Amino acid sequence: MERVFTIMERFAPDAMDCITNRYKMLKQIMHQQPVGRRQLCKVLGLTERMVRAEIENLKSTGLIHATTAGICLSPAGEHIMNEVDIFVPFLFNIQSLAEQIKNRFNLREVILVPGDSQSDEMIKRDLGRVAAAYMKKSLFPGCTLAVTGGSTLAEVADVITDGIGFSNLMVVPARGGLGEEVEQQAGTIAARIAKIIGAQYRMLHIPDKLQEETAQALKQDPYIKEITDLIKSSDILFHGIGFAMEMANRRGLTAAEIALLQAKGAVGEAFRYYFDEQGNIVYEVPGIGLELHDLAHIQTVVAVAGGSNKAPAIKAVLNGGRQTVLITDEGAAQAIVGLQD
Amino acid sequence: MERVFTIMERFAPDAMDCITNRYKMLKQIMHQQPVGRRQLCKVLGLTERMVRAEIENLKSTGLIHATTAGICLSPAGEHIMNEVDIFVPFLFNIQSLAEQIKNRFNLREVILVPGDSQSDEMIKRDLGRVAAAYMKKSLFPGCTLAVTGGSTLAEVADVITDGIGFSNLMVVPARGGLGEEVEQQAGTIAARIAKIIGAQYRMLHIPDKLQEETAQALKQDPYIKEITDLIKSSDILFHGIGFAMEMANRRGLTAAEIALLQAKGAVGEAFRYYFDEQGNIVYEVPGIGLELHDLAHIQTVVAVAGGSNKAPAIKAVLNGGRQTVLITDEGAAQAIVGLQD
DNA sequence: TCATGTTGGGGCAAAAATGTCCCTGAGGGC
DNA sequence: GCCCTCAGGGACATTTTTGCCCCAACATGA
Repeated sequence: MERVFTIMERFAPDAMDCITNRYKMLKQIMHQQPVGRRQLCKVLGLTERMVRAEIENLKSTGLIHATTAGICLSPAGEHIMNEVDIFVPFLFNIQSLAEQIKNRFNLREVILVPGDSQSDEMIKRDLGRVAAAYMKKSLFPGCTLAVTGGSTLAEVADVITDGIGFSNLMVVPARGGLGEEVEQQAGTIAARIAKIIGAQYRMLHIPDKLQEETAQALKQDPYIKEITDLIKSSDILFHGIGFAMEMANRRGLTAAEIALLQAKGAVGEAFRYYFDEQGNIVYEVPGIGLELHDLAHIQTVVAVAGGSNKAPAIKAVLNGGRQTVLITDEGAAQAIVGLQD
Repeated sequence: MERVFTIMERFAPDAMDCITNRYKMLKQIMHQQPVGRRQLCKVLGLTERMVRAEIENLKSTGLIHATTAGICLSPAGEHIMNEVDIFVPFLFNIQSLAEQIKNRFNLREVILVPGDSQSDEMIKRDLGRVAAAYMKKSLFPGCTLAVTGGSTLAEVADVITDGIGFSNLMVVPARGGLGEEVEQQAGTIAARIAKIIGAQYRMLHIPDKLQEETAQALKQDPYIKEITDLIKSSDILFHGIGFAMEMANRRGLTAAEIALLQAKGAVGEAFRYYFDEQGNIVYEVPGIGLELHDLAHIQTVVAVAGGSNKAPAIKAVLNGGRQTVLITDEGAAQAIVGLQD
């Protein structure tokens, strides 16, 4: 039963939106009838015309009934609401999950893909698709988009399609990002996305892990400075989230560094910063590119990560409070709210 | 499970249409991939643009994949079709029912309301609403609409709403139709409908059951002739269907007549004609108004009747083959196909 | 009784969708 | 090699939907 809605959500999300909208509206009417159109707009966060269109629709099917005092449920409407209420919990657990997470971490938006990428590879694809769609929606003429590396962002690059409509875009890697498979390096991903959406791009072929002095020296180089300035002035950042230890190993941190991370309780990693459970930054990999204080100037910081197993890492990074948007899957979301604080 | 779709169909028919359309399309693609857009139009009976919009939609969600050879299902599309196929029989049994009945009785259109008006009073209301919507859709400027009496048509008059957009319409009773509650007389219903949709109307205050000689005499009257001519030139007829014996009793037929009906195996009644199981007319109540041979000139003859108990009567009348459209409920439809020939 | 706030509905320009063409190019039969 | 058919995608007029503001009517409370 629950499964039906999960499948439906993937099969025809628009139809499900239509159903949930209608339900919300009828429920609202049921609760505060007789109620006016504008009231409903405010409560439901829809435009007046949308509400109006829906009202006309419902009126023609006889579920509601408009009087001069406002809109009321007709007997048929009440009857059907009783029936729909039977399976509505299944319909809404996803949406309410998103709401919970949004409020808890003070995010501008939370997008949930039904399913769990841990157990179903298809969901990972879905996540990428949804993130790609959101990415395209976020772009605006003249903007600069920064991306990190990682398998999730690589997935986004795999599934993104062209068709933006304007072309003065720039895609950059958030940081250097060598040191892993070339397919998953930030620069490679930036380039792939840029090519598909018809944007310019810059790469930064610098190892991400540097000695502090080397980094300082490189930062003086005019060419590198130009690119880092560009990166630091990004308007949008899309980043993945990883487990601290896993990333530390993959990036070849020294035993001393890893010991430090463990001592400080690092759980999550994002854009080369390591976060403990409370969201404190316990370690930063020296390098060139986006730095933490730059994030404050970026309008849209989107974290993309899924899978119920990744929940602790996602939660740790979210606790850091640098994101405005989270795109994840139902499994991860459920696990995140399930973790005690 | 099945119940969910039945409820959904009543709650958000548009969303369900969207889902079924999408399913049909994906199924078609699956079967004859790679397939072209225009092919799909022909097979699915949709306009090119609709198919195209849907294709763009599916492409953006990554369920299909367009090549120069045509459209193919993507792996994700195949995957989801396998999942959807699990519950699709539930989704389509209504539609396939409608299809069956349409073909069997050679009708132009069959509209099914989910549910059974016998067991749920609400469905009767739904049936009326759907019939009312169809009625409004069928009207055209300058047309004449004929209606019969009966509780079903009374229901239609109850739920019809205004908003036709043109006003040179005429509504007439198909036949006289005194002899039952005034609320359910054809003339009353014609008048009510006319008033709501802003049409003109004529009534025919003549007992429906007449001696043959009296009827002949009345037919000569100029005023009555004018009205009957109008009735006979109707463009659209909406009629109910009743059980032969029940109607015979209600209309006060004589014991001899009733005996005749029984002897001839009358089952169904519509517009004062009595039909046996095979659809043969076994009796005609003499009267004034629409006669059988007039039906041939009427473009749209719509039978409206619901409830699984009424199935034998509906089937009998449909076997007569005078209808172009049937509006009924799922219960009746199921019972009709269940009856052996 | 009257002022005030809210209702549904009307109207209208802007935006989106739809219906209908056409075009180029790939592939298949001859 | 050539033609012919069918593919997807582009273009554009037309219709429908949307966003937004206004209005008379009704309800409500003073």
